[in-house]
Amino acid sequence: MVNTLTPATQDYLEVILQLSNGDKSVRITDIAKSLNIAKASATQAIDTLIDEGLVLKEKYGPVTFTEKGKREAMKVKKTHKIIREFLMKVLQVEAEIADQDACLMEHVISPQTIAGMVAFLEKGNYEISADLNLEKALKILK
Amino acid sequence: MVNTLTPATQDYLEVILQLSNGDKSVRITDIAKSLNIAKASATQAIDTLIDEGLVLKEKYGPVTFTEKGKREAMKVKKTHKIIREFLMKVLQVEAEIADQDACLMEHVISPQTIAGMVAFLEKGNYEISADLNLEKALKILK
DNA sequence: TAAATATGTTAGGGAGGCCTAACATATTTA
DNA sequence: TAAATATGTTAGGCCTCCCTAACATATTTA
Repeated sequence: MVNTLTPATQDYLEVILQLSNGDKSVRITDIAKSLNIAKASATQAIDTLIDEGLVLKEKYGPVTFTEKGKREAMKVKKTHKIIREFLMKVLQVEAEIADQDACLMEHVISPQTIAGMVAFLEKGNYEISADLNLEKALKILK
Repeated sequence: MVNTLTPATQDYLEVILQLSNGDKSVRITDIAKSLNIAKASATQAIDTLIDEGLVLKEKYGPVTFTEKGKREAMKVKKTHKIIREFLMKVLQVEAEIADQDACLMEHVISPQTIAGMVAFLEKGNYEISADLNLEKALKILK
């Protein structure tokens, strides 16, 4: 039993981490707003996070992390950050799109690929990236 | 109405394209095997591909592409290939994992990021990639 | 050609993840 | 403090994508 977190679960953890901003208490309403879903859906999802021992919450109360939950959330966040940075610095993808892509890629990408990104970023060698011809490349996909 | 293909639909198209290998006729059984799903699921999925005008099929007959279907399938394939190549050549990810990642990433990645990969690959400058320290990078994720 | 096997379909179901509507509880404010 | 508003929950439903079991059709082969 590996208890792999679903993409949705990871998104919830990420948003809760962001909203908690250190250790603020996080409300269902805000989670729902951040994820652009109905409050009822957030309530339901949080119930499963509770079942999985990732967060704590009393009826009508705020959501807080368990140790495990916080650990997982930070892992997701780190992965997101690496991808985002890689896309921006190496592939010259603009911030907003890099962020969106990271949001989706973070759920499916292997540790090896992430490691590749990390290693690449550590080189800090972006001369090649400086003059990527994205316009031209975009046309190839038509 | 953009009629965006779902990840599952794209996977079906990709597998059908691969199995058709030019223009061989493709059987439900083979599609199911390739995707590791039940035949019944394949049948059902193919029905929706038919509804979307992507493939043709008669009862108990083989699956063939429509023009639209073939076009879409080749688009997916091209995207897959670009990602796979990028992961292998630039990030030094091994073939099998690169392929798996490509399979998942191809459904979520933006045209901009793909363009970045294409542009990067066109530079053909892999010196930096030659000595990426993946071992070390892997540890960062713990 | 009849039986065995391979292939395809139908029916019914389940889990995940979302929705709306209605209701319950808390908090704010007049 | 009573009413208004904000917040949270419950119930029921929908869609996607998968499953198994049972059945239908085709194809092979003895």
